[in-house]
Amino acid sequence: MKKAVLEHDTREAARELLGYYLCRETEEGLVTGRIVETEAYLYKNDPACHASRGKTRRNAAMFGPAGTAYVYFIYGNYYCFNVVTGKVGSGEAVLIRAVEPVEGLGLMQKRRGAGCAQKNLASGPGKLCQAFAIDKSLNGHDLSRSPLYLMANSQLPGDLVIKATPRVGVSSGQDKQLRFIIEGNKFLSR
DNA sequence: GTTAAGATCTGCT
DNA sequence: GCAGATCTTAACG
Repeated sequence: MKKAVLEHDTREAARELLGYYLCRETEEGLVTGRIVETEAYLYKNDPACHASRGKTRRNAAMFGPAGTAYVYFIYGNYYCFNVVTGKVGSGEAVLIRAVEPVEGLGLMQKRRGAGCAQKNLASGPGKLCQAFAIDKSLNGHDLSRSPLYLMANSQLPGDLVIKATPRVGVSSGQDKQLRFIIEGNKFLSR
């Protein structure tokens, strides 16, 4: 994980993280996935960002050092997983919205429900957290270490097309192109 | 102490 | 395609 990229610019980081592997170790085994969809949340001029109204108990992890996890609970049922970016205290992060399942498909299926189609295992923020068993105990975790870490992928295909679109599910700041996807990938949330 | 809203998903039509 | 579930968090009194 190149920490310098994460610290430098949140938008750059969101694009850089596409294609990275997300790895999760538990007693049950290892699951990994390739990141195919991200969203940037900025501190400045971004009302959709949790940190836009200052530091609170929930978003404290967002103000930590780049490369740590920010996990929060939403809609009574689901977790969302972010990678903190920017310098300490900047309050920016990248939301991981979807991954392409790579290893541990059986374990993901067990967590998401037997018979769950592969393309539905982690194609959304809430689904991803279920498949990877991510909960608030990982809030603030250092993502360069076990049991949850990021890994650069040196074998990306050369014809990869990265596209920016408006963000999904936010009620404000929709004019901004801060969602990044691997175009044409089958495992996007939409 | 009380209330309204939310970076979503699933099931049913 | 659309409405409901569900509960934590934060703002307000």
